[in-house]
Amino acid sequence: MKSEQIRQAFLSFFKSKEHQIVASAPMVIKNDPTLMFTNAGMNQFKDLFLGNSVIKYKRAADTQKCLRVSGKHNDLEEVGRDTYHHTMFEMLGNWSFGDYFKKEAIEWAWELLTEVYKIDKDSLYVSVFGGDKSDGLDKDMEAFNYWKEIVPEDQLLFGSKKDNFWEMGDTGPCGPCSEIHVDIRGDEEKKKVSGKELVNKDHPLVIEIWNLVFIEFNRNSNGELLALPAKHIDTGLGFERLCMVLQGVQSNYDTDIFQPIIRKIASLSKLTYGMDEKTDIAMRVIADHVRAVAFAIADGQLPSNTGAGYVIRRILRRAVRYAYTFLKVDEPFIYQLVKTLTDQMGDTFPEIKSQEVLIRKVIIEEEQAFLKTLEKGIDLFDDYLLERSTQNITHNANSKECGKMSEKMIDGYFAFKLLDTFGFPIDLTQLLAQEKGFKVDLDSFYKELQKQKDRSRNAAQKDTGDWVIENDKKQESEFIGYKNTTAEVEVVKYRKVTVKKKTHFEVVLNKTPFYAESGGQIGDNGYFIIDDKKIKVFDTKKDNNLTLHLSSDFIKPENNTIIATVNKLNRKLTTNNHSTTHLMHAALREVLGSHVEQKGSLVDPQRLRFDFSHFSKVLDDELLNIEKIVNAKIRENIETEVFEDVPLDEAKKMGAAALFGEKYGEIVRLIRFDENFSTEFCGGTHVKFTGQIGLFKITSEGAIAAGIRRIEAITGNQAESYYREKESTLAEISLLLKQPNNLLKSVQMLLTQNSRLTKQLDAFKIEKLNSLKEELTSNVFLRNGLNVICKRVDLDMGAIRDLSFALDKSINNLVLLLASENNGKANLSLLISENLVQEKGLNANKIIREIAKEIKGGGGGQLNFATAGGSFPSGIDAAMKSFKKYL
RNA sequence: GGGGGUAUAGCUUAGUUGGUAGAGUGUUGCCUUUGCAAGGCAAAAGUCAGCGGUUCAAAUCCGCUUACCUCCA
Repeated sequence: MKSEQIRQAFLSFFKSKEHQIVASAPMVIKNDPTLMFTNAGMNQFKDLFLGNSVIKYKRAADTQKCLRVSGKHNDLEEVGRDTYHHTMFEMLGNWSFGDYFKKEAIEWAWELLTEVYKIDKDSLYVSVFGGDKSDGLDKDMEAFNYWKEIVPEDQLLFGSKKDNFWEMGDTGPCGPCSEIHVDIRGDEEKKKVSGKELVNKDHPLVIEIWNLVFIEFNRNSNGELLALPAKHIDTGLGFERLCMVLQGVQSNYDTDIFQPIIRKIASLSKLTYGMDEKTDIAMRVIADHVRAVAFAIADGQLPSNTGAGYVIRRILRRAVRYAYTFLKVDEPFIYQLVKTLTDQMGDTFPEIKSQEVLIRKVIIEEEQAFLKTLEKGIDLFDDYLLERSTQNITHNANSKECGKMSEKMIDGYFAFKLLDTFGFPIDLTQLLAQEKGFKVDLDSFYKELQKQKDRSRNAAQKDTGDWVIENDKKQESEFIGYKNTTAEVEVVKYRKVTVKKKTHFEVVLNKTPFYAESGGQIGDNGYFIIDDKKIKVFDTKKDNNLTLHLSSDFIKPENNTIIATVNKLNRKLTTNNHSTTHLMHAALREVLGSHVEQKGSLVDPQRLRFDFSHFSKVLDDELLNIEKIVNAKIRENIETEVFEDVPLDEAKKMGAAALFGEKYGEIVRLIRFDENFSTEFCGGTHVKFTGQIGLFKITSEGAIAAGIRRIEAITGNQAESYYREKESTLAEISLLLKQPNNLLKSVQMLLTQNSRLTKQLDAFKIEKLNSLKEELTSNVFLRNGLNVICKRVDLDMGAIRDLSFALDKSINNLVLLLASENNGKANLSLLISENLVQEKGLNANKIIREIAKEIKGGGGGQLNFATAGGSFPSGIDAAMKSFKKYL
């Protein structure tokens, strides 16, 4: 069975059991502060389990792209070493939201595996939750009894809380689960040891493939379990592992999902897969990682140096490092795998096909950058060893008992520094060390790493209180802000949150005029009126479909109703900028081409920022053109058409382009400005007529990553004042130049004149310095065989220094004291020819300190050249007089 | 969000306890060569990221800002 058929069979099976087939959500998560990436199939249904959203269908099934690289589930370091861990994988899942429960979930899972996929019943094992005393939970006999009906009892086993009780996080929905494991060892192996004994023992051929979770509890912040009003089913069937089983191979990487990529890697590196353990691991790592990175980029997450983008960068770098170390590839080549990937998966996941060029470009750029870092790190490492060896030589000279052990040990602190500062991974440091016969002191390395982790954790500490429920009827707050900016509303719940000793409240309302940050548009601010008290709302955010109003304070209202009012001016400016973003997006596609895709946007009251895919600088005349089009559309005063509740399919027919990396529900909202110009999916707020925007001006254009450009622009009043400022600057310049007829020509003349004068001035300066030099030379007087100059000059300290060293070259046996006055302060500078310092023991440093007393100051320097400064310029003559005493 | 690091000539970079900012490469000019490749000599090229402080004196020490790199969350 081919992988595509396997995927399809799963979806068809559950469709026949009346499940709604839904699309995979993006891997990169927005609107959930607790999670960066989709790490399980259930993520996109989280708000259904939490009760934050209304349930639209009771049964669903899907295949979900997942990424496990950070947080609680982190498989990154395991990838490649074995044959079944991945960063990115597909999770097939079926779901029940308060509908069927354990019985059906168990029976269908068994039916699919044994009758559709025809897996040998004898090689399957099932684990059931074995109870936990601390939570007061008994064995899951309900599940056990259902399983007993269809599976021989000696293939059933009870598991611990760790393996068989699933929790979403520290708090939230949870419940017991049953895992289905499969034993794909050969018959001989099976005879020796029963598969049952190898379940959950990290055996590569006795593996979990399907986890059936029976969600029936909610864990609160005290750690208590409360029964949920509705029970849910949440299952996850690992697609890659399933393919391995059904294709009769013993490694996920031997399935038709990975083989084409591995073959490509082998041909590019001129090595063969399966010949050597180390190169095999490297090829698996690269094959896995290129998938993860390509899909992340397609979902709109570019590699960067913070947050989710940083995780993506790290994955890619891990691949580069394995290629560099084990495949001996020292130039970019991973980008060449993208084509293989898109050829193979482009049909199921169109997003990677349509963004192929961008993905390649981003990857090659990252590869180049990291190869440079690697080179630098290796240099540093070599320097360190060099230093170590010279230190050891001197050490040994002093003490012959210097231990050999410590000689061959690399300081863990240095290894940490390499990682921390230059991104040099520890295993690579170890590898380099090994080559030179050294070992890395891992204990002290991990100690340093732990210190850093503690620091970060303390800084990120957030103390979230339990919700105070005021009104349990409704959780999902309706947004009424398209029409209203103020409303009387009911409080649903609120809680107190403390971050870094600062406290604020998060308030959920039954309906709200406040727009929560999403789609690039920032959250509204404003205020609440609670029992005649005004309380500031400083931001509005989304958290799993809940709208959180962040307020500086909160008091429980008498009758549970409050008045919520949005800051109208800010909202209006933001709205103008948001509508303009749509106009600009359309104009960009018109001017640059349809390859322009939105990669991010930020809309606030001050400006709009728009990132999009495009592969070269946007030329000045193109920018001008875009400005012209947008301004024309503004002046057309187009009436905005808003289509609420449009079914997704119909929306696409209407010509609206969906953004990859955004999750849309079945019903969407469309915003249209002129049906032949701009139609976009959008939940944001928009103007009624484009004329309201007034004026549009691009303020900057630049690159933010390979293949991604950013344009920033302003509108309305901001744009007006921009032009006004330019105008007044011009007027002032014109005034300064006495209102010439041709301003440009006057400035050009000024510039040529200026450069001519500067050249002349330079010449004069040199001349002056030369004549000063001559004058000083003629002022030399002989005293005790010394050529002495003692003179007051009108120069700054830098010039005096240059002059002194110039004279030093032309006059022998020179003792030169120069004095000057700058900004009311006295300065002295003394130069003595090097030979005099040697032969006569003269000391400029000593002398200058003495004579500086006359100008009420101090000084110092070297033996041959010293300077002094003081606050008493009138003492200069006295200083010069006192100087002569030292000769 | 919290650490660590880097910023010096067009490019790559050295710069010791604070004391005259240097090299390689590229550029320009001259020389050598029939010509090319190349070689020799010379010159130009620096707001030492920005701002502030300490000091007689700051590329160097301290503080802040910006940009980039990097680790942790």
